[in-house]
Amino acid sequence: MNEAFNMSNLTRVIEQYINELFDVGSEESSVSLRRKELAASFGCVPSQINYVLRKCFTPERGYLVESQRGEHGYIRIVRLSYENSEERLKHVEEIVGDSLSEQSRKKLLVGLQERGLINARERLIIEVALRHIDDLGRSEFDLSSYKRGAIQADMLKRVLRSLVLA
Amino acid sequence: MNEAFNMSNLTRVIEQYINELFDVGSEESSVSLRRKELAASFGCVPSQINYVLRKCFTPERGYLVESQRGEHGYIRIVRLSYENSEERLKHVEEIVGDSLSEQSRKKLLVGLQERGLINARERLIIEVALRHIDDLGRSEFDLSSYKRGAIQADMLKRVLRSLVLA
DNA sequence: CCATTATTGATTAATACTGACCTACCGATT
DNA sequence: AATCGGTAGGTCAGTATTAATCAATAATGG
Repeated sequence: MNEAFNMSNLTRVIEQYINELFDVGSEESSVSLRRKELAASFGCVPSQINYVLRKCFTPERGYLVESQRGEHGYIRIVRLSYENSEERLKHVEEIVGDSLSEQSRKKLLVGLQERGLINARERLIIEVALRHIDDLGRSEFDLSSYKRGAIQADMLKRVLRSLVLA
Repeated sequence: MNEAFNMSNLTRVIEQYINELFDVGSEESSVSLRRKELAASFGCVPSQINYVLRKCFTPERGYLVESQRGEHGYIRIVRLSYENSEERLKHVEEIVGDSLSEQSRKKLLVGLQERGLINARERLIIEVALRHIDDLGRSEFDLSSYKRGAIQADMLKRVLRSLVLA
């Protein structure tokens, strides 16, 4: 596919434009926009910007979005991680697998911490979240052990993908 | 960092001015002001000060406001500190409440970060985890919006408790 | 041809102020 | 002591400005 000629996709154009606003090289950076102005400069309606944000700048991709309405309103996008390389991502997915047992969960998190991918506090957060899902799945929805593990695996993958894995 | 373009916001300017009045070092401190004088020095109407107080110096953010009318009137802003982490935890759990909407979730996490209880990365992890629970509850278990919010509130409280006590 | 994705426009909601009017407190005068 | 005027802060509703949401439609890709 030749990307260059396919410029009729507004969403991608806007996404790319925003991406270019970020500092290259800096770990954590943010950009601020005015929705109305941005929309005007692309000749589209303002809600198009929301669509782009919802689709492209999600926490799952390592972005946080804050906004303010009214006078001096703005939209701020914080980038916490770069897009991860496919290989790296695949690696993580392989490691996590389809379903986490209580044992493998612990081992995995310890391993992630040892490799410096997460720190102790982050591991704590993740562990508490996973355990909460597990508890809930058992006590409230009567899910099988495998199913609960699968849900946890999904969540863990989603969290890890959102973090910097490099 | 693209912080640049929006600093003509009166509310923020006043907020920042007041913040600078607090002692940097001391745990619990307070400042006193005259509404009229402050308003005059910023060239706005006095009720603007009330607006700033109502919006920025809330109990949610860890402040109490006292005042006195009449001659020798004043406004005093107290910045709360907590004896122990249990107290702080209780305060935060009250704020989280029983059920989170998408909006309140966002606001809450921003607030927690502002108050230094979590950092941006931790916020990202938590947001992804909460979103995952929300998605799952909707697409797989067909839960009501309130129920999904309640589950998220529970999880958030659990995570926060683990952080505070860590 | 169908399902998903993209785009639009109308409606709703939040925010930042302003200004008019209200309430509380003080202290002096009666 | 009761009253009254002056000096603060409080409240509320209105206005302007911005972003968010949502439902409908169009376009795209498989």
